[in-house]
Amino acid sequence: MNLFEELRWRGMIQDIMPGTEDQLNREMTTGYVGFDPTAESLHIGSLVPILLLVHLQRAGHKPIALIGGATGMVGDPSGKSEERSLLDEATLEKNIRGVRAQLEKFLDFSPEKPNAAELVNNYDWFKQIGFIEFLRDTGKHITVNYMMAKDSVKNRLEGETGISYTEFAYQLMQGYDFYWLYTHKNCKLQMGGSDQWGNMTTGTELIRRKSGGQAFVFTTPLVTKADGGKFGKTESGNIWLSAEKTSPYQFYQFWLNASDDDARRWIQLFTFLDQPTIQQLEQDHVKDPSQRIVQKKLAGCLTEYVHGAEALETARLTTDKLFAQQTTPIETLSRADLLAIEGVVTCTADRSQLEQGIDVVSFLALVGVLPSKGEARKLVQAGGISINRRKIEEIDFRIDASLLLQGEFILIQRGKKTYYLVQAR
RNA sequence: GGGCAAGUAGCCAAGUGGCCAACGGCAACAGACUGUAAAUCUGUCCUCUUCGGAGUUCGGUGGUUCGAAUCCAUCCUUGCCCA
Repeated sequence: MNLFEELRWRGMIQDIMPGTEDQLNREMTTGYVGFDPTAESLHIGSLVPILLLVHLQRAGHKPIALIGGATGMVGDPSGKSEERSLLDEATLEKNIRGVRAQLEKFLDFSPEKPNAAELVNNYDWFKQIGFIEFLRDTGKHITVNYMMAKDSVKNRLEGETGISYTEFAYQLMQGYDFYWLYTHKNCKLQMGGSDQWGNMTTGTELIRRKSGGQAFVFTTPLVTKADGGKFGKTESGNIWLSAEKTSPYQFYQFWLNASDDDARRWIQLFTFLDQPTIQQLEQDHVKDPSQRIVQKKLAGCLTEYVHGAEALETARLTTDKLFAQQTTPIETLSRADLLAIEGVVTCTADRSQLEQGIDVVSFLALVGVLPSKGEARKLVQAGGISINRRKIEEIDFRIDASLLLQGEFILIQRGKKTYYLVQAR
């Protein structure tokens, strides 16, 4: 199976410029994907572009990951209904370092390989270009008419927020990136999410007009959820690739919680499992859906890929403790077990207060599980709070020292999946 | 600089003197049902609350009025048109 057949069945191709496949079949081709340093970590939305580079490299081509140090200072209007706020330089600097470190984990940079990956920062070439120079050498080649026809621009022109000149010019910068990589690195391919199509074709246009060369692009569909919700978001926010921002346990849980429909599509998209293996998994899944075989495989593969085998092991153990053994008495968990539970918010409570006893509502607010007594009361009334795995039914339930596990902890559940471990001090 | 239009809760969006903490939708949170799914149904959804209420909101400020998201003045922001 060649690269495109592979990407096609995985559902990674949305639009493709004619001739792209021929180019990749003809010779070792250098291709790039751009990453915006909008945060100090990438989140799982960037996983697909990363995987594109990995697939490219596996197929023997040369991947370049571009960090938008310069473009990040301007802001891409694509998919945004409002003007973006600009990042200050210190933040940007920090973000670039974080993103760089993450990308290095996924690609093979070994210099002895002919198709070793490369990492570039577009600030390195933009910093020496003056405004006048840019207008004369680049702006001259692209008409405003052409730029305005792009959906990202058109939507904003027709909308009521308008678009600043800065964001309007963004596509020229991205186009110039491609041109620069084309001339300096012989890079003939750009990949990205489907929202980038307009920006990407500005690049091929610029290459054609400025140097008469031909370059290619293709895009991947945006990752969606079957229920129409945003991909990669949970109640606690984005799912990040960095273990500091999203613990491996939470990361594992995110994939494990995928709906059947999503899991099926995502396992093709995000793992390297081959077609027969995935078909087999799906068949097994249908036999006994409650085992959630596809979800487990998906979560397992990805957690291992992103965080490593050890972190996966821990995440699985935690999952077992919190979910699989729901029926085993909480008292059997050891002190070490409780402390090892990962992805659980820990907080402390005053021991003397516990010895006196306190009502649940005040306790929840005091300890910080909920921001106020009013909210605590509402949730308890709605049946959303369990303590030591026992659902609290009475609003005036009293918390005292007798509830302490191992003499020092109380395990609180908010809803089904959010855990808090309160330690008495 | 001139003319016109708009600014309401996380988002979209109704409301044009009291019945307004403000219709409705989306998102979100919790419950039931389940498989830690999906779909469906129910509750919550400005803040605090001893659940009786209390307090602060409708771009900002000042005013009219017993009473304003609603009327007036002024300023700010945005869009469109003209110069």
